[in-house]
Amino acid sequence: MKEKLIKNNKVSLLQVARAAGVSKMTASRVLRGEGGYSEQTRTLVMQKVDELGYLPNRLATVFAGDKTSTFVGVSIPDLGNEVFAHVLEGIDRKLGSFDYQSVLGLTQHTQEEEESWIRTVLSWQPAGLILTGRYHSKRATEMLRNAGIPIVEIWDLNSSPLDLSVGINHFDSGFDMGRFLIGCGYSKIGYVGTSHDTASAATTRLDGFCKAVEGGGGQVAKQLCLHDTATYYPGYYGTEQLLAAGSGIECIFYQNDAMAFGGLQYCTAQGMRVPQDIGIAGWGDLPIASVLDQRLTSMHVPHLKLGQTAAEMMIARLSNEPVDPCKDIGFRLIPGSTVSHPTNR
Amino acid sequence: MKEKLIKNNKVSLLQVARAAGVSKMTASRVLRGEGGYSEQTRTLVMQKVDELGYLPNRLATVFAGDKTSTFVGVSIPDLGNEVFAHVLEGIDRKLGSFDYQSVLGLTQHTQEEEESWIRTVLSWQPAGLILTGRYHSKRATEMLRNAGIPIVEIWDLNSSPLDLSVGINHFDSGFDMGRFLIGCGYSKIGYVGTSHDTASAATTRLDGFCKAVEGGGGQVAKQLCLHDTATYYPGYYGTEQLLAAGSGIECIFYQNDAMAFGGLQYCTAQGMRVPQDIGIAGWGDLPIASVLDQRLTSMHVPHLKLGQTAAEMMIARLSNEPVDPCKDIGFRLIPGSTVSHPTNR
DNA sequence: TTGAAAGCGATACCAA
DNA sequence: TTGGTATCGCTTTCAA
Repeated sequence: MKEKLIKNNKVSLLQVARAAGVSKMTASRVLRGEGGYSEQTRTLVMQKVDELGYLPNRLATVFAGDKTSTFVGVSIPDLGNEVFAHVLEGIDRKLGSFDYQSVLGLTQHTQEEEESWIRTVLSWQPAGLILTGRYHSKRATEMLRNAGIPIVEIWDLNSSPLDLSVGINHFDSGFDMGRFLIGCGYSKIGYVGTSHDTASAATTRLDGFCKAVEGGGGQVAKQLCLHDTATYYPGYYGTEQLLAAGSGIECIFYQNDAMAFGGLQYCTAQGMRVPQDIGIAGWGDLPIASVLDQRLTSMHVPHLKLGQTAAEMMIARLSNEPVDPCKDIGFRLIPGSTVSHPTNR
Repeated sequence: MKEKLIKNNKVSLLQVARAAGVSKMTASRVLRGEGGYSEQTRTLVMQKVDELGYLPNRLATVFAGDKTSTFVGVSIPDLGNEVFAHVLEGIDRKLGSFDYQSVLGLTQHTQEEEESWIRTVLSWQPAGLILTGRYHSKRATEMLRNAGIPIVEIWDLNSSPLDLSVGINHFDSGFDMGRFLIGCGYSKIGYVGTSHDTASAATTRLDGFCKAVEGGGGQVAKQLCLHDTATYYPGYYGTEQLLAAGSGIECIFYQNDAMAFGGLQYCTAQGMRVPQDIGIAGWGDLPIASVLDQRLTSMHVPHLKLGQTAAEMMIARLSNEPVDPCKDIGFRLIPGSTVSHPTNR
């Protein structure tokens, strides 16, 4: 065995082996606990590992074994929108419990950001990728197809996913809300949300919503805050804009509960009563809804569970277990008291 | 040059080189743009890269060059607490703009989780680590010292950091709030927060708060929700508990604005007027404060900027630029209208 | 301007 | 139960 100097002062397997007076291979076997060594050897090697503070270089492991890493790339549009923060939390908790790590990519709702992030993250030989959304650039799609690793597209359920998909049908959830509001007797309905360069689930939701409302004889007046984060203040401000422009809006549907709360605050600050003077409907059933004095009309979506499920599907595939490629995580309309129900009218 | 088969069907540098009729080295040089090749060669190689859809294996690069990767490990306690979601967003945006990637670790407020995450992430040869909090287990501290990579401890400003530190002095911020509330004439003051196994910045803040209140002749009644996430409902529920147990609490200080809003909702639901019947003070100046009809008394902390600064310090160190090891990002008390000011009494 | 060889730290495979 | 050798994909180094 030739003597070698370690460039960086890190302790390598070779050092451990020499210190223990065994070969690299023996030390390697002990560390992997794959058996094929005496108890005495094991004790000796482990002792040296401790003494020298040896930390394995997993890069070399991946490299040698031609395996993948324990990285899972996770792309998320932004974290200011609480919805996605919860999804990410669900993903990372579950991945972490199986000793995988999330490599984060905040794509800021653009396909260019996503594409460049995908290129970089793929070069690190990740075990798999979890991507928010179903729309990717052409080059991104190409890279994804060639990557040969599991890919879970989340959020917007995709019946013909690249590989796996979990989420909900946003069109339907929008449609259901639209039909519900029409059923409540509203016809001049507003929508307040945000808007970005890229087609998004929120857009799909709005499409479904419009279809139901218009199909039910109503009209939708849209107010989209460009490039804003879907949170409290844009909801407040968007409502102000919408009502200033609009004529006789009776009810407003928001991109999420945070925006809806912003809108609710604007309306009550203007002296409007909810739901008598105006109806308010949110989406997502976010934690803030639990402390409001009225039950906010909303759409329950299990964000944390969605993230967990995505991670579970990824892990199942990595373990070569059978996985259903499409999982609809479902949603549930919460009637709430911030819109007038027919029975109250 | 011996013929080799690529195990996985990935295209390697060798394939590109062969296709272009040059050696691996020439192809490598072209790809790194380090010069030392003809324009003709460059064009040819790049063309083959495109044709074959070659993606470099950066693991091999790091490995060969004995460099570090472009990974930065980022540990965060949890993402349900909006405060940390914003910090993470600040970090990842900035890191991303310098082509570094965050490898996330949600430590759930425990040192054991942190330690095991540190061990794993170090084995992937990260460029550096950004850790939330200043308290680490003994073994973690040892590993961090030996890692020989930049480490930024954030959130809780550390005057003798392992390497670099950015954050605020939580003790002082608590102290200032305590003094302020005493100055408002309150003496029986409540605190509602969450509590975890590990010493945390919130605990330090509470210590500072108690010191100021008690030093000013007041008393603090604490209500800590164990293992809960610092968000709306625990604020609501904690307030209920506190007021049920307590005797004549005049004002409540919360761990953050989300909890404070939960408390505010509980109080008004009980028919209490704020601030006439009870004072409410939050912390963090979170986005929700922007849509409330009263200005919430709070403590402004630039979360996003804190994250960005942490990333900037990391990048500066990685670029061998001089860095001030401790950066106090500061805070600012927002008097608000949810507590009674002396002038109003 | 180009190429051949050695080696990074681990594991697979075969031999002892 | 143990050890030697080739190898992963790339860069460093030296030679042409």
